[in-house]
Amino acid sequence: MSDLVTRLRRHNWRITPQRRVIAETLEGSHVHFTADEILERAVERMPELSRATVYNTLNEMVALGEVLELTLDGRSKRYDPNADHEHHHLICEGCGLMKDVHAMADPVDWLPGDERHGFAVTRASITYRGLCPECQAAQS
Amino acid sequence: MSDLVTRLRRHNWRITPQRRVIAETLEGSHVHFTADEILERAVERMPELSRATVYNTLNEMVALGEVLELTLDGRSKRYDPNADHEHHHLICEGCGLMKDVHAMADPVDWLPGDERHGFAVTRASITYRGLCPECQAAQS
DNA sequence: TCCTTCTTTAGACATAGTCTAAGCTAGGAT
DNA sequence: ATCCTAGCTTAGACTATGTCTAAAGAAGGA
Ligand SMILES: [Mn+2]
Ligand SMILES: [Mn+2]
Ligand SMILES: [Zn+2]
Ligand SMILES: [Zn+2]
Repeated sequence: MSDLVTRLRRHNWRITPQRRVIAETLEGSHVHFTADEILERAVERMPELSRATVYNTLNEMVALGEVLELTLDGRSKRYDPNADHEHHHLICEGCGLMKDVHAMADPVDWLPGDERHGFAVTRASITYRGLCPECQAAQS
Repeated sequence: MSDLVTRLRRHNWRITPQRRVIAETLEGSHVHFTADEILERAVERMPELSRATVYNTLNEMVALGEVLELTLDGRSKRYDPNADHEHHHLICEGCGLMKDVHAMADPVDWLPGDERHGFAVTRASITYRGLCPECQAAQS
């Protein structure tokens, strides 16, 4: 897996100290952080880092196509550094736990031509929902 | 199509004049309105209707399972009265146009057991993205 | 060094949604 | 019919998330 900073550099995008800290914070963990969670953690390494820079940087990384923006609930957006590996998400309706998953088929292939309304369909993402093991146990 | 008010009544849910106007506004159109779009239109029939009641009522209809809450972008939630017909959504990345679509298979079946992380997976929704005919024309 | 461009920053602003406290309504009990 | 209670509605304050602005701060080429 070519790391995020390397991928970003290919876009002739200046890797400032702030941008490096943000990218490394984003990639360092395997969860899907919100902007404020990234700020919270990045600030431990760079105390003067501002909220505006975190938002600006995340938006730029999304525009470059190197980070995915997930809007799975109506709360904060979440950022996913794993943009170079096609995958979907499985979310627990009890506690919000989120897992990356891989489906056996490309959902675009399962959309018949007469359901496309003339669109040029380029991609599809699946959101699976259910209960995680702990929330199942808590419920019964 | 058993209408939304009828479905709501089955839950022993009081159909007040406000709730009726909101439900009928939601169902009357085939687009997916935001809360404020519903307020805007419902107020034409009931000028004293408040924003809080629109939000309260939509949340209750979602909790009853009779309306779907869609969070497809990071902006406002959208509400879909068509909760009794399984379907997915196709969105134009140019203009935001949204269409209901029906896939040929249930995506839950495409998720292998070893990708379920012990979850009890209950449902899945697909978001298709692409360009609508008009945005394709505008681009070329 | 000087100049230009890009980046960062604090804080103001915008928007979407929730909460609160008070008043209102509907319907059952008397 | 009147009273009572539970639930509903309301305006507006409040919260959370994200964007914008204007000024100051790098960076790098001439
Ligand atoms: Mn992911
Ligand atoms: Mn729909
Ligand atoms: Zn859970
Ligand atoms: Zn379009």
